[in-house]
Amino acid sequence: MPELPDVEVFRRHLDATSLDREVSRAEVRAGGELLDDVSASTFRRHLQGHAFRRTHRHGKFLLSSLDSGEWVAFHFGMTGFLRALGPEDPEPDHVRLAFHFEDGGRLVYACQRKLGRVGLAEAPEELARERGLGPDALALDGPAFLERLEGRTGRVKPTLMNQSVMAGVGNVYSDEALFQTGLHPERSVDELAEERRLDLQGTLHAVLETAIDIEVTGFPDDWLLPHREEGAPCPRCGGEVRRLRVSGRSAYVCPRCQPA
DNA sequence: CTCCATGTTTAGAA
DNA sequence: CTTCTAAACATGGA
Repeated sequence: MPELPDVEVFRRHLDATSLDREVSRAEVRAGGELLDDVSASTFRRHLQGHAFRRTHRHGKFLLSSLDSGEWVAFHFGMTGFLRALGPEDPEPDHVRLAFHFEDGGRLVYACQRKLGRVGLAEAPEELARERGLGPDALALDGPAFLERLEGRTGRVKPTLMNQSVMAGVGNVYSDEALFQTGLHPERSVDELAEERRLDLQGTLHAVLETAIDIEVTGFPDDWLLPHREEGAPCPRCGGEVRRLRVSGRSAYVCPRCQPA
């Protein structure tokens, strides 16, 4: 479920399990659709005999430096995830990459739908520049958030999800932040007063932090997320949750808590 | 069979 | 230039 909080949880998992262990073999099981701008042999050559050194996250990208000097950049599409396995652990379905360690354990990258991409990068800043990513959403404080929204005229939900405005917010967490701020997703950014924008920033920040703290499981029952379904009762007012189409995606709202 | 799903990219319209 | 829409990409679950 990879938006910013999910990717941050993957990053911590990689840190806790896979740093400074020599990759004895890098297995590329997928065809050309997975590796981004790098051949399987080049990718293997940069990984094999090397180790993950330190990780960084920018938006929905997870990067790790290697002692070969390169960085690996993981993007998870809609269904990707990373998991470290012990020698005896069963493998999940749809494994596309496996980084084998000498003790028989391995770090696997799995992706059911083939929308994820993995590649090499010079550095995190370089990747962000190439991809045109805005600052990481969690790195924005109030004034920086205002600066990113300055002059924008689009609707608030697509703006939050625009990776060049800020990186990391997707469909689910934009819905959650807007719900908790009491903002309708189709409100135009330019009609929001400064206090409203700051409120949104504070709420978004808290939502992302909380989701990471609970490792994206067991969400508070007064959040929209566990009730993100057409006709479900709103956890705050008891009204009915509705599904709208906003920029081609489903947006869930409580019309009473989030007036248009 | 139909519709839906946490993402990105592209083309074209306004 | 910005913004919006639709379609495409792959696959599986309801």
